Amino acid sequence: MLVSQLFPQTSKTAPAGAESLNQQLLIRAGFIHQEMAGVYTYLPLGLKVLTKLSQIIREEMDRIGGQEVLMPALHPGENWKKTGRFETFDVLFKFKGASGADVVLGPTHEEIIYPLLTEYVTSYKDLPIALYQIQTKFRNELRAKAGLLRGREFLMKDLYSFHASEQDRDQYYEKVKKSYLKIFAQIGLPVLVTKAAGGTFSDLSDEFQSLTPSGEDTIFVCQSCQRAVNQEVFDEETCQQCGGEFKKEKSIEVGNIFPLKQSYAKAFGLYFTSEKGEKKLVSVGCYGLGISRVMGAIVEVFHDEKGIIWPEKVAPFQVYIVGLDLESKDIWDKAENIYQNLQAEGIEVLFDDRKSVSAGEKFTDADLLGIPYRVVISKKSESNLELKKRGEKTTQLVSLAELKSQLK
RNA sequence: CGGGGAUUGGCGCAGUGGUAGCGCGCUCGGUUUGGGACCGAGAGGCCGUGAGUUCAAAUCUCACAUCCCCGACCA
Repeated sequence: MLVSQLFPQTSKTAPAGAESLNQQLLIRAGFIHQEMAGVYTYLPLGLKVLTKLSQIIREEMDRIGGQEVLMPALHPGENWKKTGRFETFDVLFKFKGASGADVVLGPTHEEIIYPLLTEYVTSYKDLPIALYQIQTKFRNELRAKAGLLRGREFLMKDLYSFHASEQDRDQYYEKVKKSYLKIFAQIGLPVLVTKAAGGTFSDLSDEFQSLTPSGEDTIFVCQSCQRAVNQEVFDEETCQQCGGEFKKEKSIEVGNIFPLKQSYAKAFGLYFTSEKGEKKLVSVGCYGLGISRVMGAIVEVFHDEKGIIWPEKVAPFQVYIVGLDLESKDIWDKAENIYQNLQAEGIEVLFDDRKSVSAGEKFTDADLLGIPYRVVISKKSESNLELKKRGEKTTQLVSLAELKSQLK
């Protein structure tokens, strides 16, 4: 992609009111645009990040036997009345459909997936089943805030698993927990599995918390074994597991998994016939991961005073070519050639081909966008390339072949 | 939902009663090019919305809307 053609341009200033870091940097760098409180457009760079995050998650969900579906955002209010959450789920968007019936914008999908499963699950032979989706969720938060960290419309992966026994569900639950850790390791965002309350879903849950001062959750982290407990259920003098000391930390919840109560299965009549011919309730787990929130959390955790520092796996591009002295045909040809050459290798490259823009502005934009590798091509670099990693200070002179091997 | 703040060209801001200005960005011309260059010439605003006070309102009053912050709430 040529920077001269990339939509939109970067900005020196963030809009008034954009105070949180992820919001400021993502807006200034042109990843997102705010439409209203808690609602954003994802611009080309931002969508690339979301897509990469989604793909990492999708592959891992497939690996643990998840099958991808796409459920509706519009839900019959009727279903929400069956679970009682039409009244108790306080951030529910509700309105009337054309027939005058209550309609809900989905904040989560138990009310859709349970009735769906009742139509197909009748026998223990039909179980287990794991279905997931990557979809836009709606929650009418009383106070949307902190950029992508708490929105009213946001992208989320939700997985639901259905089992013939609680034991089977619990085994799968542990499997998902490990799978989540793999996902965050791939993304490059450190997280702590944290004991927490289950809200309207269950009695207990595990949260995946990423430590950052701008987080809105408070958790206690054991300083010797890293076991973490959310403040809402914290009740220990010293760590139950190792006796270590706890430290109070601020964090962002980027994922949350729940063994679901049986009340949902009862509400929708999700039964199956066991091997012994008994009618039994299906055991269910639900597993959420806030994709757009992860994007915000990454910016909160990985940035410096100049801009974002994307982990390589989720960066919108891998290489940012700063072309200087481009009015010289030799330099232009060289830069263009390297740009094409890297792209032919499947490497994602942003080429700053702007001729009327100063060197300083190109460096500043490169830092703001946070692309992992910056390559400078100019008269000064002669036959070599200047390579610098975002977030590091040292620059090295390399050949094209050396650059390629570093990128592999 | 309680409390506080904000709303003026695309963006950031100044402007306390006499019909609007600065910086950035943008356009044109020229000089520049290793950390957001410079000179010159331009374009661009029903001052959030509605009512009121006044000869006169961006400015004073009231209402509303929207955004942000703190708190409460929170899969």
